Amino acid sequence: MSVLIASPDRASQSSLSSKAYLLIRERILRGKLRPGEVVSRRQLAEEFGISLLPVAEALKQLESDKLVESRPRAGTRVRIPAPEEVRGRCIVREALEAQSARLCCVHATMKERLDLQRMAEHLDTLYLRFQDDDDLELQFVVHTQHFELHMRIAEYARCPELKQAIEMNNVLIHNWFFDIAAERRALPRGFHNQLLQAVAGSDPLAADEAMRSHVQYGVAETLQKMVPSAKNDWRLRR
Amino acid sequence: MSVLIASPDRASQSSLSSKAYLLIRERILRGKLRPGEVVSRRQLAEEFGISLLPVAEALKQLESDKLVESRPRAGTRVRIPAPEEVRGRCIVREALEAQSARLCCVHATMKERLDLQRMAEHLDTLYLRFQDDDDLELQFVVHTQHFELHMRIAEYARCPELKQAIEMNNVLIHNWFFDIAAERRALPRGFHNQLLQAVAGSDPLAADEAMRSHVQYGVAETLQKMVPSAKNDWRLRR
DNA sequence: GGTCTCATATTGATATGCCAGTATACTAAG
DNA sequence: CTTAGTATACTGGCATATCAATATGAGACC
Repeated sequence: MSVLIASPDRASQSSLSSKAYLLIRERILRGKLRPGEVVSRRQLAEEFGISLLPVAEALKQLESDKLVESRPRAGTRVRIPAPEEVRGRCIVREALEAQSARLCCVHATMKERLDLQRMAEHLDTLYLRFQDDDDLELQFVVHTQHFELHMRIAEYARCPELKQAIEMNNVLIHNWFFDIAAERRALPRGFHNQLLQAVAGSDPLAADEAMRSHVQYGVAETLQKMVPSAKNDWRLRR
Repeated sequence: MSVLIASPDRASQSSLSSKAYLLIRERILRGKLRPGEVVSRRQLAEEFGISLLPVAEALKQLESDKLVESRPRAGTRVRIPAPEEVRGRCIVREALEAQSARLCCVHATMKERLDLQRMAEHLDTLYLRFQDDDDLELQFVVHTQHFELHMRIAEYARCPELKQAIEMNNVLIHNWFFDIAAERRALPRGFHNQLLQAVAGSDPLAADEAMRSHVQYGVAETLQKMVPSAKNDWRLRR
């Protein structure tokens, strides 16, 4: 899998700026570019073998995606999300994924429901396995699988706009999630299995509530672990 | 009010591309640029007295906002949303605004609740007044007031990210809303008043449900009025 | 009259060069 | 050793020029 997360609709474009956008985006999402790290247009342009302009446009897009931040004539760097912003993103995520669960509960076929339940069971066994392991690569795999389960639910909700909104929102908490996943406490047994019992059921309201609990789980304590770094005032300075 | 809807965070920027972005965006939202109308980078650049590059960057942003669409070496035009896409946007809107209603129900102060109820009553009287009137300017005022009521609820929900998501999503159905508002049937008496009775109440779940009904009201029939134009295949052609 | 061909004007995409402002390393004074 | 001042390298923003692909119209042909 070369591209971690498919971009909204830019994959079909073949312009240089689109390619640069995808390349830089994947570097950030893969953690190859850490939050707070500065990115240079000229360095990237030379590295990709293209001009400055496509790189500049790509960075502008990433800035509107809230993945990087730049100040005029000062530089561009990977954005460090503030704790209160992550809290806000989780609230938005709760709203979108609860709706996704409702619609999936209504529109998914029987085969798709079985598919989801199978994925959930697989995920739960994965969580059990790496409970006392600190293999970073396995962490990444589990995290990706978790992401894919949620996106599959959104897929079966039969609403492309909702799916895209969920995807864009979740990308913004991806870095943070990846960072603190290692010190996350063990999940309850059958955590995702329980969720999908509701989502694959017949009651949309129950699916809504189950997804809300699932998304909210562990948000509060992990937010406390996010100490606001002093470097965050970079964008505030004149 | 010069700017119809405040842009996410681009208002603070003072670059030429940001100014062009805001200018073009307002023209679209005000209806000065109709859906389907072609926009020329060179014409806009000459009109604003700037170079092509800032205009091109602004149009790229608007394209990622889904407000315009462009094909390489063919042109750029104001996007015509497909009916199924509007349906999807309404689903996303339902999810976000239901969450907004929940949080407003929990976090709003007593003064803010009274403020919202006053706005709702004012809006209901406005709807009554123009029931048998076809003044376009009044239509626009009512539409703007309606928009502001929803944004005020989001404001009192105490979650900037949620408010911003609602704003961005609602912009995408703005044009469509403005177009068919004229032929919309009369609303039930005290339509918004009822909504705010729930939102200003003490039960978040009731507020959630009330907002869902409010958003869904009249969507189905208005979607039927949207005949898919043959011009919509513009972006599909090779 | 209808259809096809082709030349031309126009479009978006990109490259290049320059500018004003900022960060930073270096220097010198305390 | 610390700190204030300064020079230089580097940054992002913008203007101009050019390119390849497309739309569009006139004209030729059936």
